[in-house]
Amino acid sequence: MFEVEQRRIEEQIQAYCTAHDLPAPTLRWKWIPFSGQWGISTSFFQLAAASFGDQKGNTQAKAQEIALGIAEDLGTPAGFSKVEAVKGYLNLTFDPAQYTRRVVDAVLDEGEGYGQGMRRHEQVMVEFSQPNTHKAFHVGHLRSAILGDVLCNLLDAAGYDVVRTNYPGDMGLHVIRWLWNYKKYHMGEKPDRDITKWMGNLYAEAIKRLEQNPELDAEVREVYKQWDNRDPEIVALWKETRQWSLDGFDDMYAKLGIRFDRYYFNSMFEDSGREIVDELIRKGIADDERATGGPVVVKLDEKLGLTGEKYHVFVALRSDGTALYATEDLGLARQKFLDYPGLAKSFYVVDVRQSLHFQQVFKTLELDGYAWAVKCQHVPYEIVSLPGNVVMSSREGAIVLLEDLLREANERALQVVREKNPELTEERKQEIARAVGIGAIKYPMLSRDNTKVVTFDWQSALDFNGQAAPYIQYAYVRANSILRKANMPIPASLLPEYELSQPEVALIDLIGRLPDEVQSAARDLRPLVITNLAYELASAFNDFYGQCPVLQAEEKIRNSRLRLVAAARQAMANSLALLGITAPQAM
RNA sequence: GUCCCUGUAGCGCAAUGGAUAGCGUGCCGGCCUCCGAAGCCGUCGGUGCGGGUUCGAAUCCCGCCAGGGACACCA
Repeated sequence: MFEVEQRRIEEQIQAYCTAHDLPAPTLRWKWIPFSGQWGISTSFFQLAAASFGDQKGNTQAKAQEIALGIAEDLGTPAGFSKVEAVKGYLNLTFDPAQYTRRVVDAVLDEGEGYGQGMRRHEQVMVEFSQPNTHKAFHVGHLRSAILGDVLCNLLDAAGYDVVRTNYPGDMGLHVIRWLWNYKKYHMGEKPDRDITKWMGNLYAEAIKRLEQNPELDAEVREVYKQWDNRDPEIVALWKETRQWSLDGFDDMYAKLGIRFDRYYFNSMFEDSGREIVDELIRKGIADDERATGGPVVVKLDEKLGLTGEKYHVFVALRSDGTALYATEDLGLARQKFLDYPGLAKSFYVVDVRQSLHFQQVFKTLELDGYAWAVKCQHVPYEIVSLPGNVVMSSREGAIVLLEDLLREANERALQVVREKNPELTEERKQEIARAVGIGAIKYPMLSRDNTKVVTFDWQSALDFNGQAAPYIQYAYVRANSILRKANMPIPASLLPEYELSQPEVALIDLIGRLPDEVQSAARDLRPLVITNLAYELASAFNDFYGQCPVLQAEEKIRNSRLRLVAAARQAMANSLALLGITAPQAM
């Protein structure tokens, strides 16, 4: 927000250091961390330590001495109200009126675009969700979908051109088993609603039948053979039933507000994966052990000349020559760069258990000479488990289905809306319940670090109080309500002509941070940064709401506060939008 | 055995190597005659252990302890 002034100050500090025979400092600015303080700060401890060279000295005192000198040299630069040297820190306090106007104007001028960075003209791909067709979609699958979607939002807001990519697992033993079960026991049936749930039930049924009668495996193998021979009947059945799953996924993505630009399918890469494996064998990177009944492997540590075991052994092709997931991943990685040669990054949002797998895939491709391999990056996240550290598994039935969660969250939200806002039309109530329900589901998946396990339990999933999406939505609604009741256009840009109160200072401060936090969240691939900011914004707004009357205030204050409320509303809406959460107009 | 992740308040989580470690929840107690109480205010309570690096460590390094995960033909 004060980039120009900041740069000028940096130059002045550099000049000061040169003039005073000090080493060139590397200045890192951060927000003054105390509430009530309002501006940016930097410290001179490193510089002080460096200034002593090999000699010992009192760094604290020296840092303070430098800070004092610089503070004096700077005076009070334009845009700032105070410059202070405190314990080795240089604190630059923004001029309240000017800063307020600048932040509020920026937000209201830019509207939905506030927080977005300059376009970088760089393309990145994010692959996420990767659901298996012919299986249930449960809460464990939700994290990749939600995390990936928000990472796309963040990267886009940070200025990248994002290709949102899905990679459904549409072929494999699970599909073959499903087809066998369907053909034998359900031929001709078709689901009309809750498609994914129905597909999942049939899959679970297949597993159960095979467990109870292992001799049926022979029939399954027969179906696999038919698939391998591309038997038209099986291929047709596969295509038809696969589409049911995909339709079901589309329905859920629509409910969740998640979209994709590009679909790749597992089944597309059996051949191209094998091509790469052949190439690896030809180049001597992979060892073909099929003659002795083994698979095709890449002994990565050996090929890289590592003594330890870091990459272990990568199995690239089954001993019978059929493709496995790893084979297909080789083909897929290449295809992405064939389709999008300009990709600066190719991200894979996949759970942490596959970390080694992706290291192996990327390293193998690098050894194979593909320069783009280094642009591939696995974005690991921890799984969603059930209480007692139970991993959700479609096979064992210990799962919470997404359909059920969506329905429960929606119902719970509807119940609360009916209680709080009986006068709204049923349609509005439904709309609000959807926004609140989805928000309540998404927020907990985004508000903890990617590397931390999310434990799902119904009680906290349906708890709408405290640090959660409905809290932020509620603050938004309150802001909206004030503006509606004001019953007048938002006043034109103005310089506040009164002393800002503490809650106003805090609120403006947080609003002003959004653009930086977007960059930071995108850089570190951490939605958490935005969930935190959104919550803090809402909290600061609630504080403001309780302490600063708007509509009843005298005109000068009212006009200024109306603009602030509008800016806060916009900042909250934009933060929520980044998180894929809808801000309802009432709730 | 090798490698990765995680240990912060009863529980769930924050905190670019920086100043005074924050929030939610839970317990207890307050606040609707004031822009919406899905809200606000108050109270209790914490960096797994031991070294090291640094002016400064929850954060980086080493060791230990505890939990989770990955390691040749599953995805």
